[in-house]
Amino acid sequence: MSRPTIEDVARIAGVSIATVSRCLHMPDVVAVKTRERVLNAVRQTGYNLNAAAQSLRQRRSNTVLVVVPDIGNTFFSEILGGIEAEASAAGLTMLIGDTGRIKAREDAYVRYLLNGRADGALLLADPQAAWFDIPTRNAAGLPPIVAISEVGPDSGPVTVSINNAAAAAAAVGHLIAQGHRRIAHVAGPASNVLTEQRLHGYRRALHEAGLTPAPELEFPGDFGLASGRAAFERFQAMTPRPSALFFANDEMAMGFLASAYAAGVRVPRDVSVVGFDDIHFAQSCIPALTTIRQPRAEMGATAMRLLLEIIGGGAAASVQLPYELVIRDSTTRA
Amino acid sequence: MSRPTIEDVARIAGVSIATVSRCLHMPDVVAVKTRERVLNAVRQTGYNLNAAAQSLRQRRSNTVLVVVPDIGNTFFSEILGGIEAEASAAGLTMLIGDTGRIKAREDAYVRYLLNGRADGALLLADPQAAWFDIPTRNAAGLPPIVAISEVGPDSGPVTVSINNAAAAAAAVGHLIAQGHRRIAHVAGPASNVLTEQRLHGYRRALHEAGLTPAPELEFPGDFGLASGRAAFERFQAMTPRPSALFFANDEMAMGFLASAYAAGVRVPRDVSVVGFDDIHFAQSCIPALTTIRQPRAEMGATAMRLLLEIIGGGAAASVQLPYELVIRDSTTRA
DNA sequence: TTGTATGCGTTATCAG
DNA sequence: CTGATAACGCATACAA
Repeated sequence: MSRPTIEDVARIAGVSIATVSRCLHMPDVVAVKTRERVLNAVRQTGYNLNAAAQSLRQRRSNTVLVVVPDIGNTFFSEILGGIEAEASAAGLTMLIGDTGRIKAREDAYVRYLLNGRADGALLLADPQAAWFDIPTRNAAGLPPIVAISEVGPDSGPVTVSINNAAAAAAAVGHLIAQGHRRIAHVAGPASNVLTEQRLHGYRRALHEAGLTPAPELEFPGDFGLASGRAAFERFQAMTPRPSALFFANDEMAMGFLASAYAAGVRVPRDVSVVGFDDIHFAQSCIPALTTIRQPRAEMGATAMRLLLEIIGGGAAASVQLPYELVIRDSTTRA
Repeated sequence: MSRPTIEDVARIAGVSIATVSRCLHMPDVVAVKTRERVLNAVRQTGYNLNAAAQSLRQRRSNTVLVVVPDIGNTFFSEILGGIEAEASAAGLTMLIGDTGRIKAREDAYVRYLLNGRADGALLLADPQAAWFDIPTRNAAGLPPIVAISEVGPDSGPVTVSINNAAAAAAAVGHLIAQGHRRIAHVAGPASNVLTEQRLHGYRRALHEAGLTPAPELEFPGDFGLASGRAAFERFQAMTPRPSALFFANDEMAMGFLASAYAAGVRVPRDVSVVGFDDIHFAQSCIPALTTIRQPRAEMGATAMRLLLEIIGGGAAASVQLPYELVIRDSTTRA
């Protein structure tokens, strides 16, 4: 038994397929009596529209693809919430593709978009080269893309982000204002745009305070719990120790907190800690984490609006949204 | 300028569209020279297959839909990893739909599947009524579904899960073995299948140890951080206090830990804590959380395999996988 | 090894 | 208000 088609419905209702289609899309244009007959036939057959046929005919899929580098990173979920809200308001279905930062998977989603399965894409990561071939404008009839959060200075597409360097500088500035002078930075993975921008902000804040950035105060990291723990080992082996650390993200800060606690090093009494992102668990860290909050839902919503604008044939320019320094219990006067 | 079609490519290469199609799908059946001409034309035009047309013709989409109740819950990410691995090995693209536990959104994904945009679906939640209309078997040509993790006793579809009641009993059994007698349970949201099953296991373990479950030891919760904090308030107000708590998930346990720390109540010295799920951050809690680990990647992979089996026209039966009690630092002798 | 022709299930145009 | 009918872009059976 195969799927019922519009023709099956038409036959049973005793009308033409055109009428069935109209019943489904412009009900008020068809006579009440006919409509009823048709809808009954629909129920009776268990008919469902064939999306492939519809897409082929209408030349659009009513779908947006959201490409995420790592779905396990809680940072993304609120962004997704913002996107979903706007998308469904516009009658689009939001689908998520998880690349796991693996090139082959990323390519699969590029192809997905190129094949016309989505009307546009939102990238929650710095777009790899593969995406760059896709023009921002509707030129060549290709689906447009908008990038969120991790964007370089000259990313091709329209982007939505915060000023990462300024935010990092604000975080470090907070530590400096509290009297800290020996401040370390645990960076993100090399070659990541965010890593660069936040490192840059860290250095700038030191400079502006008349402090000299020292290589030994710049710890390597990869945004994972483990590199936070590694940072603690390195911290503990130093003399003199930094009196504060600024982490390029919250997860690493959490790894540090766990190791510090286990080793009897108290935060913030012995050392102050600042994270970045304000992920869900930042509020329930021990101690609650001082961090930079990005307006995640708003970023997602804004990006989706820009994408819709472009899909609709309009133009759209990149947007930078405000961040916020959230002061909790992990920082204190030096 | 519209998307180039297979016809454009054919014209430029000076061949028929059939040959172009063959070049793309069965390259070795076409003469090397012709193939080269065609591939050049493809590059020159920037041609991409139209997925809608292909789907329509082939009657399948090469896509699996994974429906998640809450993408922000880190519990799901590893499951997704397991699914993705199997899916891409089978040449399918995995797409994620996030319902946010909202009915309208869930319906949207049901429709998505019914419309033939995916060849099958994996549900990471107890299927709502809407899904039940979809037969497990390929009857009526409807895409099959497999449910993971949150499944009731008589869920219609094929399922993959652990024995939640037994796992909960094991967790509580561990506390009992350590000499705890007054053990509280913080439950999940009402009407959730997991809530029921874990509560049931908790009670059973008490019974088996000759202890009597008491209503005042069964705290309400909703799987969120806040209800963990609320549980602490309730805990602190009790006399006598429980000497241990078993939480229906890790996130609530983490909320409790944060509140306890802030109030100077030490874990596990003053009270033992056990969670459920072994989410990513459980290892970096303070103290590291004793919990139940579900074989998440394996669950995802297994479910995907079952789904492929069913899509392929085969039969498949539900599977129950082993769990593991992970003992860390949040529990100790009473 | 290549070309021709048919149909996949819809929507939209145009008559009636 | 309703019905015929022509695309939409591709894969494949059949011919050559």
